[in-house]
Amino acid sequence: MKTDAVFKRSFNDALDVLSRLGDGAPLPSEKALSVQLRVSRTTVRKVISTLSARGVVTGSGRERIVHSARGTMWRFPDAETVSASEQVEKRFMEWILRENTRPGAIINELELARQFGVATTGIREFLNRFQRFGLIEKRQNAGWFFKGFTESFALELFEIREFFELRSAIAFAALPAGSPLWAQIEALRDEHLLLLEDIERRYHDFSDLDSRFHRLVNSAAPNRFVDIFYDIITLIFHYHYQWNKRDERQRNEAAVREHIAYIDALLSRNAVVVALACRAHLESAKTTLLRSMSG
Amino acid sequence: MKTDAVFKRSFNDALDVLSRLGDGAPLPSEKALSVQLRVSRTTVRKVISTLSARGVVTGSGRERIVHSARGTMWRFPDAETVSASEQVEKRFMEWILRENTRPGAIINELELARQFGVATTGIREFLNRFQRFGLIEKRQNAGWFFKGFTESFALELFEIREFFELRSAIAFAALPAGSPLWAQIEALRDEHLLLLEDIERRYHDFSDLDSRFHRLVNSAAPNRFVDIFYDIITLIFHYHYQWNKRDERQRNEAAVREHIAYIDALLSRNAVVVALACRAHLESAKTTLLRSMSG
DNA sequence: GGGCAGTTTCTTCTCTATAAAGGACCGTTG
DNA sequence: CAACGGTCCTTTATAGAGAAGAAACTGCCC
Repeated sequence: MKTDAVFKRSFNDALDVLSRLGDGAPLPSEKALSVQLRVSRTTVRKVISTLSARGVVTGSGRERIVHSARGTMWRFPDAETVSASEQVEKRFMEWILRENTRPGAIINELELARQFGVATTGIREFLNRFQRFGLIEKRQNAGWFFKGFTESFALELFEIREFFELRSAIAFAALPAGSPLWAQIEALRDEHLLLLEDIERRYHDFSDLDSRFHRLVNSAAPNRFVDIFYDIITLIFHYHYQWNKRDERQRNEAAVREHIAYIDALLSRNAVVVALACRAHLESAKTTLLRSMSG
Repeated sequence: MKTDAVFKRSFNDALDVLSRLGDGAPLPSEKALSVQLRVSRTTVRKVISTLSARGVVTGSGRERIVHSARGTMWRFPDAETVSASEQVEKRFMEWILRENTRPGAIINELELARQFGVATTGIREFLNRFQRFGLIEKRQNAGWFFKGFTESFALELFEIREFFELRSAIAFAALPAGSPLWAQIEALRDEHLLLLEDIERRYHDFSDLDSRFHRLVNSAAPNRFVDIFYDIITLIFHYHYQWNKRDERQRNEAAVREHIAYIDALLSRNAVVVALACRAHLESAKTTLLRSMSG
């Protein structure tokens, strides 16, 4: 049976919306809420009827009143607000990146399903999607083969990454002066400066900024295969660094400075300068990843 | 329920093996057959017992005799020897490449399942795997979006292909004189010459040679992401040209000549010459693809 | 008559079930 | 004692079912 994670997440989100509206306010229309919560009206109606049952909303039809003071406290646990497939992704990444799963290990769908508490279908579906990241290989009628999150994986990843990033950066530098991307990259530069000022406290915010920066660079010359490749980078880095916090502040601070140098290079519109800054940044990202893997 | 396509394919293959052994020969051991047919002993045993039931094999245990003269004629129809997932792949490719499915079309799992005569699970599994080819996109809880086999798809594909192929070709040319790949590429050159001599009749054989050639070039500097990308090329070309036979002979003959020039360039070990030959080949491959798409 | 809630229909997500295929173990035989 | 076939258990591939969620339809009301 499908889980009701969408409903539970929407319910929690709705509580936030209502508390911002304040006590006694009229409830927005179902349509308005469905737009705001980004779910269908069907789900919104289910949320409203649950809210009504708990007394957080009273009235009926078009005459509904918010009582955010009452029982706004209780929420669904976060664990129940993520769909089964997202759970599988998280647990699987944990399994290969944290638990030092050996290269060459055979992956057993049934065993993983039991371990993760989901049906085998969920595991199969995930593995099929995950295949494209080059960490596992399918053996027809005989399970999956884990190739290993190894040094050679990282080296191959960075070889391609350098190709793609350099290509996009050169294309970016060659953008006409009127391109809206120039304003965006300047804005991103400011965000980097702001982050740097408060790096002691906000160093976790780098990961998001990093992903946005590289995707902006890529958007100078859109190519779906480059985007697909960046999904790998994003996923690997997201999970790997989530569990490898060593030197996180210094690491991120250095990367922010490299980004700024890289952005300045782009703004100079000089291809040679761009290539230098880009390579320098990727080289240090590679070194950082390799070091964190061996440790 | 799982289909028994593996069994049926193995049964047909076994008939070929037996007819080569000739009448009255002793049946090879189960282990030997399982290696030869590339299936498990379990399947081999099922094949043998079916052969026995039909009288093509007599005796029992280690004392079995082949009677290839008897009833060797009957085989399982080819359609029953392909697994459900392979059927889905074929039907789906047909659907998007031949039936001119529109860019922007919404893909409905249930409808495809009915149309293809398989369960929705099979469709979902295929779509999840197929996602990496950049032709479809998933909308959470709301089906799939077909981006279209369009000109921009082809252009993006070839942009990356040129990057990768050039990289591998340069690496190939830089291989040490002692590398076994030199002998392999010379052998492949001879195969090209042979094909060219008989091109009028054998022009269909090019597709396989093409794939082997490019994979050999890539093997000079192995990178799993390059390999993954080549899966896309192989799949797209395989199906697209299977249904676009126009000018096939001329097209393939030209490509064979380009390959030979490209191989000669590699053998010269001069990076500039290699880059020229490589680019020339890819440029004409791109032109050919684009022309066949618009027509 | 445009926006709204009530109703209905259709699709996706996820689980369970089961036959097919893989593979380990074991006693036998040449 | 190595290779073989018989037996049995495990795992994968596929069908099928049903709840959750999306979206279209309908009539009401200001």
